[in-house]
Amino acid sequence: MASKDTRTKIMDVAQDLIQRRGINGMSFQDISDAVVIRKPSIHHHFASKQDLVEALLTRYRSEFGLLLSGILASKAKARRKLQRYGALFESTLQEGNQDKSCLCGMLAAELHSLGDGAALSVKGFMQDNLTFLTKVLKEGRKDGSLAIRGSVEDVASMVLAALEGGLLVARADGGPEQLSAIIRNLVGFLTARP
Amino acid sequence: MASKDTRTKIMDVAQDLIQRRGINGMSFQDISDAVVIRKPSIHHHFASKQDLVEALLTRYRSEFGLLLSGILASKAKARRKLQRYGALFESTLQEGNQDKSCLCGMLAAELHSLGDGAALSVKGFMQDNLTFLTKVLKEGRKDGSLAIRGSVEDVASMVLAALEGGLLVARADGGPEQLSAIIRNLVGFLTARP
DNA sequence: GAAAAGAAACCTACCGATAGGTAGGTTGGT
DNA sequence: ACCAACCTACCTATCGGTAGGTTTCTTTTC
Repeated sequence: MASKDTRTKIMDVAQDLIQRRGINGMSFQDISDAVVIRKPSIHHHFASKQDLVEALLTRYRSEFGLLLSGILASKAKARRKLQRYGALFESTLQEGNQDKSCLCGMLAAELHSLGDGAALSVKGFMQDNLTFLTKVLKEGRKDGSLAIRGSVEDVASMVLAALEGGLLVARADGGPEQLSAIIRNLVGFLTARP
Repeated sequence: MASKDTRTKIMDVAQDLIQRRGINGMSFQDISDAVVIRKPSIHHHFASKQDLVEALLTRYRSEFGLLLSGILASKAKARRKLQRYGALFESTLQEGNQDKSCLCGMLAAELHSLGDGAALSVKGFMQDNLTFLTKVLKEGRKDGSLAIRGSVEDVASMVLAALEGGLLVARADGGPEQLSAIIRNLVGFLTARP
């Protein structure tokens, strides 16, 4: 129990650090300082850094998947679902010091430093999002709330890219407000005109 | 002369490494291996890693700025200019092993590991791009080749985000073809309908 | 025009700090 | 008695960076 708590604390701190600084900008020492535990004790919970990162990715994908399922299951129109999806990214950037990015966006940048398992998981996260977006866009075409031209899959890629990139750009330049503007515009362009 | 060559080699290798692995994934040892020079000799050309990164950013922004000016100066319609702009990002990903991202996109992710000068330069790069895009979008609204609703600045942010994010997503998932699809769609959505 | 002086470019040898990780012992609850 | 959780002590590799010497090419000076 206390063990599980510590394990969770380690994961929480590690995820926070990666979302801010990236994998190579986070060390076991940073974690141990924040959790108030000795550095080698981390190895009791995670054999290696790779293991920790993979555990992080598994949890992140699982939690994110639940959020996506929740949005999909709602009775709102597709356009509203798209907005709620965008709000997930907005809330990430609004946390704390407003310098957090998507865990998988961060790891996608540092893909080279990842083991095969973690790299596959990052790729899987992207595909999870594309699958979700494809469903929402198809829904929107059906319920008339969205106007999609061309391949639904390609538009899904564009939306995901704009959101992941939006986090990057907003973090470096215009802050949360810029990200909000990006999402507003994105939804605007996809909205069916009366 | 031989000195200038070495200095340029160091910069070329360092930029390549950062675009693939990020700042924290690149070391002076990596550079010295690739340039075939001893590690401390790098310090003869660049006093510190920060200095090297800042020199890289200055050169990158300058070169990129020339490309943008070239596109702006052309007589093509704005829609075509937008396509040529997108092609800049495509060509980055198509180089070598198809795992290179935008230098400033990479550094934006690792903003935490940057000194003040470098961080400002990354932010400046984003603003350079937004300024360019704003001009092109306004042109497009005038010459009738593009259809922009709402704030031109916000649409510019969206385009930049989609391209920077497109590099990230495509690198992790669908490769150069995915990035091309993203750009195709982006331009498509911004294209004025007859 | 040759010799001396200077500076740029690069070298070997090394530094302290930190990285991830290991070995093996102590503690405390079941 | 056991086992998970955590500790101290320590390991090797690598990080960015420094000190100081050697080579080589250019510039100055007689």
